[in-house]
Amino acid sequence: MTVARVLPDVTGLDKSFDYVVPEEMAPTAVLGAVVRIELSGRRVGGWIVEIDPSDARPADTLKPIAKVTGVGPSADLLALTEWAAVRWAGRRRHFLGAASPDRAVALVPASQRTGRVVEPRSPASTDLLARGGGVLRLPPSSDPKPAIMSAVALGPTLVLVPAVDQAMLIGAALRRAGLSVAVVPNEWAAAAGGVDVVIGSRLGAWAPCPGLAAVVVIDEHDDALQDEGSPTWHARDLVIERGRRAGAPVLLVSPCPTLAALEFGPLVRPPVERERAGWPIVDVIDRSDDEPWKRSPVTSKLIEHLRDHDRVVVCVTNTPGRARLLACRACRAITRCERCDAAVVLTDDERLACPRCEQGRPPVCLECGAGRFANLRPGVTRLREELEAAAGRPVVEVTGAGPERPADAGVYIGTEAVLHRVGRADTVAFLDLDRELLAPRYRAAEQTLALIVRAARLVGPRARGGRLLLQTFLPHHEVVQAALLADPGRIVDAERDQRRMLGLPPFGALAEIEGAGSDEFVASIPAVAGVMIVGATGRYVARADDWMLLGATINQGVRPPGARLRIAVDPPR
DNA sequence: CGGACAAGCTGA
DNA sequence: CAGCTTGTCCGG
Repeated sequence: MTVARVLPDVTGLDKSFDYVVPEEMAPTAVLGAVVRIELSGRRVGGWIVEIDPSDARPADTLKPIAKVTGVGPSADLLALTEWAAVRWAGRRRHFLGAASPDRAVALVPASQRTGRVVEPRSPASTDLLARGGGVLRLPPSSDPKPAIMSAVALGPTLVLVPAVDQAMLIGAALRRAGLSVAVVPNEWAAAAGGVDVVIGSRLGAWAPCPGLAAVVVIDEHDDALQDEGSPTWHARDLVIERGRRAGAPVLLVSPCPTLAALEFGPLVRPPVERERAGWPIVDVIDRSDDEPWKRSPVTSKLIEHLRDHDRVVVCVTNTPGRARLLACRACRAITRCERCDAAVVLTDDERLACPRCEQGRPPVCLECGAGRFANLRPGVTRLREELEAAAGRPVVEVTGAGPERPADAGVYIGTEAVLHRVGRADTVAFLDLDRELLAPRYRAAEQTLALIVRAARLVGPRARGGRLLLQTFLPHHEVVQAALLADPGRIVDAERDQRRMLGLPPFGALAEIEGAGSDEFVASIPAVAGVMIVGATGRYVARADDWMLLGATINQGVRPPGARLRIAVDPPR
């Protein structure tokens, strides 16, 4: 009699149970299989996480597995969920869900692998992959496909991109080149059967890829690769571990590689002139200059662009502290006061405050626990009118809550969401870059450069005549210089020294613990050498030298009943 | 998590 | 002491 240890898919129950495998289910009730079981009188889903465990109860005291629903994570991914649950101080169940198909897959189809080697490949990528992986720096306007094709020459390749539509686009192109491709999560089953390329967004890091020979992460710097909900796992860091375990080289591609990437492996970048050609022309507008418009972000240089009615101009502004109405980025719920239900505002120190009853709390969504918010009524309304007067043409306001495709216009203004919603531009102006540069987050420099890269893609390479206007009081800031000189490496040295000195990632491990119940939770974490937890009521920061020690320690905490904890390992903001 | 059951509170 | 609420434990 085979015994299967099953982890139920039930929140708040982090415990596994043993069941016998009925004879007829033996072929399908394998490691990782998605099953249904009877648990205290009700049918629940779960995963087989162990077969014939050595400490199993006697088979005659066990209930049988009720049903095998379908295929789940392979044995290697099953092991990886265990690692991830420590790395990001999360529940294993969360990752098992991520590594499972969203609809039941009863049967894995036959392999479609072609083993083809297609061109054009990138010699730099081929070289990096042969050296066991590393970082490839490509300017904002460049095609990532040759890097992928270099990887495919090694065998089945997993490709991650920040957004699903990008995955579909690149997937289609690779298919036209003659490769078999599975775009996940839609084509999970095909991926499990075996293809040349499995491609997807963040969740694709958990996709099946039998015979995994290489991993390519496109736009490694993009925050979309990290889950904003809890656990805050990062696809880049996950595939680095996955690749290491599989002996598959990992190639991280980005116009502005993060320090985390640069710590992972060697960097290869194109010759200076090639990289330069892939960046737009950057104008730095030094607002500390003495000009009559000094107090207004609508500078004379910007007005020149606004008045040129042949140019599509996108204005980016960020007004934290003046947000009137916020919605959760993850679940779209309007943020309200937990006491009096009034809409709460984001204060300058990144907390939520209720203007009615003065109640304050950490920036955590009460509905889903995510920590990022869309600005529904930023302070841009007045600015929009000012721009319209200066431009002499209509200006459209774009916010995170507005339509996916804003109305056609010649001038747009909005928070960083505007860079996601507008497809093309001739000028992108950052009205107040300093708000980004000086944001109280340890990754502010990297994140600002990432924002500039996104803008660079909207306007295209310098040969197309696209312009970026960076309005700043800090024209000598490394980020501004990096963009101006098309040399993202400029931010690295200073950043590395500072982070090393302060023990910040990737040179130290950092986690935030906040939300209702965090006081009790933190108190329940045993003292462990090398782990430090500091903070005050409702908001704590835990630090350690390495992630696994930090995660393992946090996971020893006991969640009090009714807690709404947010544990953010390597918090993105 | 959700059900079972035990212990505590209330009212006549 | 029935009838209800709240708390704690446990599931294979």
